[in-house]
Amino acid sequence: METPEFCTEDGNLSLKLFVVLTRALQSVEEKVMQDIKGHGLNLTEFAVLELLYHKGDQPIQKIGEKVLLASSSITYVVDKLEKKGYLARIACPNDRRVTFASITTIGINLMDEIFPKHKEAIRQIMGGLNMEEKQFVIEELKKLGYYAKNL
Amino acid sequence: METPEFCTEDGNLSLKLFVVLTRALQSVEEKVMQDIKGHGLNLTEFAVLELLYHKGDQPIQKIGEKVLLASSSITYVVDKLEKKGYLARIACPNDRRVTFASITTIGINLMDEIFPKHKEAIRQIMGGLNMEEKQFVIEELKKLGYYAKNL
DNA sequence: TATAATTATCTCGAATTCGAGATAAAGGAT
DNA sequence: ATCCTTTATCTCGAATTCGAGATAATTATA
Repeated sequence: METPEFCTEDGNLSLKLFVVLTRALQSVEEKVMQDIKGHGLNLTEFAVLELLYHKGDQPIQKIGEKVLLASSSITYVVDKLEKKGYLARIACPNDRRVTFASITTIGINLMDEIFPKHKEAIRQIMGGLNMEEKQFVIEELKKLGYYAKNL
Repeated sequence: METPEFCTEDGNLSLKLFVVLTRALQSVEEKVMQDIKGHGLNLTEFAVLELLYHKGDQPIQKIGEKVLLASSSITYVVDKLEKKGYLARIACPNDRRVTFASITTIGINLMDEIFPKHKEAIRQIMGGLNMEEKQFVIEELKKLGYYAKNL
């Protein structure tokens, strides 16, 4: 099975893309984490709290689907946010298998305070590209991710 | 401190870029991991072994710098690769603080077999973009990552 | 030379994630 | 009504990563 020349080129380019993609996210994520850690949360906790803040109460399982975590991991994260007082578990009256996670007033107050800062922090972290470039990269990454996911 | 309108736009775009970047890498990484897991390694182990395979023996600390892992994590990964017989620790004769990690013949044989397959797998995973697009995204991600890292 | 600062590696415990399996409730089919 | 399948959550143990601190060797400084 011979590999044509253009495939080798494409292979090298793809390899490079994988490395660059990994490195770029690593750099970005580190800065984002610094921002969030300063508010006593980690990236996962923030993602869950942000989901409840913007989308309202969610069955625990739905959270897992949205933030791409296994159900066992969600239990862990929700436990931690509950202990910190930022969310509460609320039993579903219709379906007793289901537990809703619901952001508390304290949680809302926290997000009211930190979300605008978070958004601004990300805007600065992403400062390496102008708006047009961001728009373009977003489209390209969507294509890339969509294709890879459905392989 | 008022935030001008265009900054809000930029903020939303940046937020979206962060989400899309994260999702794209997640999709890609999952497929890459599937490929590598099939050969009895995980992503980190593969990265370390690949470094030694292509760049030769490395002081253990250098490995950490290259693959972006803490020294304690490197100890763990090197331990595992050593147990599997793919690398050996070799004391540095000049500086007795230093230990080199060196890929064994068995490790080389493994990489000879799986690296071409790995490269082809990544080429397929990255099939959502053509070569021109890949080249462009690489440049943009480099800018993005470089800027973020040096904030 | 003796001391201090630096460097490389390792040990240990905590945090985070996952997968497998347990439990319990709902829904569907006979 | 009973049994089977599906669904939602949780428990548990393993894997992986990190940070703090230990150890030991090297280098710089007084």
